[in-house]
Amino acid sequence: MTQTGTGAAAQPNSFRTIKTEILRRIRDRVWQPGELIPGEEDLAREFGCARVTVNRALRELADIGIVERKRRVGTRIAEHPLREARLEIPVVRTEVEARGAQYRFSVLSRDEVEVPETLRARLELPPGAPVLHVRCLHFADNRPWQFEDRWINLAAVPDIAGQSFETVSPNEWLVRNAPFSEMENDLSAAGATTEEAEMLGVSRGDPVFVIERATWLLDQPITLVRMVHPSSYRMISRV
Amino acid sequence: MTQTGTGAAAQPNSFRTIKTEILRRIRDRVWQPGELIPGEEDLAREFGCARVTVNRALRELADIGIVERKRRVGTRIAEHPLREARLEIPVVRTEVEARGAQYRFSVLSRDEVEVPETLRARLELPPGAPVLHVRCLHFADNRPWQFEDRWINLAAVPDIAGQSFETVSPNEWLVRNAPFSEMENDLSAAGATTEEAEMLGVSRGDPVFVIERATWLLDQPITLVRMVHPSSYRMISRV
DNA sequence: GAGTGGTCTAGACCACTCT
DNA sequence: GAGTGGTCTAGACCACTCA
Repeated sequence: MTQTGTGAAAQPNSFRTIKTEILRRIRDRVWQPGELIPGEEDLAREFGCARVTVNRALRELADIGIVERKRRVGTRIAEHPLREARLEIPVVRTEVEARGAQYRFSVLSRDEVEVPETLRARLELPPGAPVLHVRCLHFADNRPWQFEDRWINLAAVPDIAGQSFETVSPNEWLVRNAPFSEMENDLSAAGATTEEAEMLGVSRGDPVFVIERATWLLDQPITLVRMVHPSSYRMISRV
Repeated sequence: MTQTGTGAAAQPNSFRTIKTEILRRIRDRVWQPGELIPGEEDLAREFGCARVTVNRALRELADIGIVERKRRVGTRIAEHPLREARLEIPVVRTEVEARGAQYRFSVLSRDEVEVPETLRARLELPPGAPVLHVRCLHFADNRPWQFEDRWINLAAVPDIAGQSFETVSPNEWLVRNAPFSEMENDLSAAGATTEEAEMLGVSRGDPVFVIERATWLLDQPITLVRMVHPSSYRMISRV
């Protein structure tokens, strides 16, 4: 009946309060992994709130893998909780500047070509589709930070054809002008190839951190990029 | 007035439909990055649905970084869209088996000790807190897959003290019995140390993929683990 | 068939922030 | 002060799944 009125802070009975309380019960072993917890209706009654509020709390906990929900069955504490981490994907420049270093980049090559077959298959592009191939080197305080080898689907991002990349890197231009909704990342450690070693100023075979990323907007491929970092690089995520 | 009745499928006017339509408008440049889009009220009128429904669609888009929302200002298409990737965190055994390989592991060492200072600071544990230190080697088809060096907060997970880890690895035991809500991951490439090289059957200095992970349940530290993989390892995420 | 989560509607108050 | 998003309530129908 009365208005609860939640804002940023967690008032009594907000979905945030309920989330925290559920986590508390899990931590204190009130509810064990695998256990079925009361239904939304019951919890709503217990917390004195609407069912939708409980629903949101439980949905968000399900989103991060803490609980599992099934219709007709109910909600149970996950036996294999939290299956995912979130990694931030910053613009290279921002990433460098955030570490207090000076950023600059240089474009090593730039070619408009028809899509090579391996790339075509990887991104599900039509045969002969025009793509832009760009290779860049990014620096932090004049030390090589990342070697970038990128392919861009010109059908999806026609405006990029007119870009000189003198002041704005392809990475940053894309991030600003070509939103995407789907992304695949493949992270690995590898030994530097001869070219990578030369670019990054390390020895051939030295460990490098490799990120290969493909992006789409709905089902339209945008770009595929391989980014290679020296082994001092750290990718950090907090969930 | 009428009931829309959405289920798994996206009926007209479900929050899913609205999400997709908004993505379509972004893809088709109806709305450009940086642009302010109509308010929830207007969109609700346009789509013929309740404001809450538009709110959920926009909230989920904001969650993945496609739009940015501010009170009093409105919702705009993000200029730096999608800042995060989600990485799945599987149980080692599952991960190995998913690749069609046979899994086994061996416990290299196991000690209950007082928390060392560096670890104490990292996890914000009280001085002298009891921790369990376990080192394991995980195999895929009898080839070394991962070298694991783990510290466990016994105050948070007392039951683990009685575990022999003969059949269930510490990793899997924790995943089954110790839910967590917060996690930090630090991914990097490194040269194998002498010990790591020996364990993984590679040469010293060879590239290895390193995951360092710390977990908490609410604010209680659970475990800190360093997992080292040979360079053939791939960490893949799809968003 | 019946119970549980999934989602929608309609209306409301609040919090933040810009002017 | 005013406008926009943030969230809550109350009630409802639907979809899925188990028995």
